[in-house]
Parts: sequence; C-alpha cells; structure tokens
Amino acid sequence: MEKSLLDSSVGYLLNRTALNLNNLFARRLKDYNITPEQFVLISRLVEEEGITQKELALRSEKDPPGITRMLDNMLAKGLITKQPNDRRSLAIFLTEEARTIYKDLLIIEHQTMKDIINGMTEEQIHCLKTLLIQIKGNIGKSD
Amino acid sequence: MEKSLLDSSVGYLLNRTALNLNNLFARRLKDYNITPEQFVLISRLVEEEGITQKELALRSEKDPPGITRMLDNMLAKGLITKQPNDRRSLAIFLTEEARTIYKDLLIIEHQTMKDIINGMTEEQIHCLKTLLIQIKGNIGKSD
DNA sequence: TGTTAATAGTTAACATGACAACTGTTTGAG
DNA sequence: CTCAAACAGTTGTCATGTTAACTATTAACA
Repeated sequence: MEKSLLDSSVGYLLNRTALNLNNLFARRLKDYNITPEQFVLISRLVEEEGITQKELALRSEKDPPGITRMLDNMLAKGLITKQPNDRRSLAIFLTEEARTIYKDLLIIEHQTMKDIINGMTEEQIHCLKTLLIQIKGNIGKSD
Repeated sequence: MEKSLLDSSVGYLLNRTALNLNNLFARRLKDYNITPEQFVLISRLVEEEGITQKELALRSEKDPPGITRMLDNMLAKGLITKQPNDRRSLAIFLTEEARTIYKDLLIIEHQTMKDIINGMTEEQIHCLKTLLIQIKGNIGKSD
C-alpha cells in the first residue's frame, strides 16, 4: 500500500506505537483488574509511600483531577488508603493487597517490555531512549 | 533526582512522549476547534474521500465505535457529510470548510513535527522511525 | 429460495487525558 | 491580627480508547 503523508509522520507513528503498547499491556493486566495507568501510580507509591496527591501527580506526570479520579477507583478496589495530613492534603498509602499483586504486575511489565524490544540490540534500545528523551525535551521547550 | 524503575522503562517513556506530543499538537489546533484525532480522520479523507466508516476505521487504526462518535462530533461541526451507499454502509465526505482549514492544519502539523525533531539528524530520525516500526511489529506479534 | 452467517453501524459502559471552575485550608504580607 | 494570595483537592465537561452487546442489512450456502 502506498504510504500516505500521515504514515510518514514521526508523530503519528509515535502515537500509534504508544497506543498499541498501552493496549497490549492493558490486556495482560486485565486478569488483575488493573489498568496501565493504575500500575504507574502503584509503582510510584512503592517508591515513595505516603506522599500527597499533588506529589503523586507530579511524579506520575498526571493532572490533579485525573489523580483524584484514579485514586477513587483504586480506593474502591481496595488498592490504596488515604490518610489526612492536615485538613487540606492527603497522604496516600498502598494496601497489602496492592503490594502483593505488584510483584506479579512487575513481572508482566518486564515481560511485556522484553517482548516489544525483541530483536533489538542494547545499542539500539539506548539510541531509542535517547531520541525519545530528546523529543520530550523539545516538546517541553515548545510549550 | 534518582531514576526509578519506571523511568528506565522504554514503554513508559514512549507513552509519556506520545501523550506530551498529542497534548502539544492539540493546543496548537485549539483555535481551529479540531482535535489531533479528528485531524487524522480529515487527513485520511483527503487521501480517499467517500470511503465507508469501516474503511476509515481500518486506515486510521481506530475502532468502529470510536469512528461513529468522532464522526458525530465532526458532523455537528460541519466538517463531514454522510451519504448512504446501501441501507447498511455510509460513504463519508469532507465539507468545503474541512478542506479549507485542512491546509492550515497541515502547516501546523508540519511545524510541530519540525519542532519536536529539532536538533536531530536525518539519520537519527530514520533510526527512530525504524525502531518504532520494529516495536509496533513486535507488539503485533505479541497479540 | 430460505435460513444462516457475515457485515456495518450504533449504543452503552468504563477508564483516562485535558481544562475550567470551585471549595476549603493554609500561609504570609502588611 | 487580618485579609488576600497561594495551595490541595474535587467536581463537571468534553473528547477519546476499548470492549461488549445490540440492530439492521446483506450475502451465501444448502
């Protein structure tokens, strides 16, 4: 099939690849009733438990409203708890259940990453990361 | 800041970069009241007008339900028209207005792509595309 | 030909991303 | 001390991605 203008766009390719990856990861997490985005929050909380929603938002590169909603979902599923710091901010903690399944989730994540970089050399992976970081930086400067 | 496991993940980096790019592009399109996803549909229709929603879905790598909703939005904004082929399938056409603004949108898209690959050599861009295509292929094989 | 299978589109439900506007709290300048 | 500005979260709105279930229509095979 003839390549269109769109198909030759780095942006379109980047976008589609990321969506496909997110979809693959989501399907593999489905048995755990966890979304890729929730996995990100759990990962951040494993690193630093008890941080506020604002901190969590910053470290996850997400908006505060999105964090509120996602934490609501995760609270309903028994993955996190909220403890008030003062009457304004909340400290977020993982439940034991979340910590337990996190081990499995991490294995799935590693396997998925391994699958998608199949056939690539270490140097190529490093190159890819470097270029993506550069693009991310360029986007930041274009804001 | 110390790098976390997450930050060293190609998948996370890919995902965040794509989201940031989508966001940047969305903001630049905002004056035209067009989303990046709608831009994709318009681009496909410029290439091949009169195709069915199913064809449009295939060529845009989107689900039929998503196409229905997006076309509803675009119909309401006067960007497309629907003509029945038979009592089951619909042919989609761009309005004159859509064709007119498409010229501007294309310029914005090109400028945005130029901005994000700033400082990269042709070879690096080619390398990036090749690796992304490889990852996309690996995802397909992992389905 | 007539019943069945495949097809095109839609609707509904759920989770997310981005934005705007809003509440309540804390802080800090005067 | 007071009052305004900064801050943390929340709610509401709109657009999208994904899946499942559903309607209507066309095609195809026995």
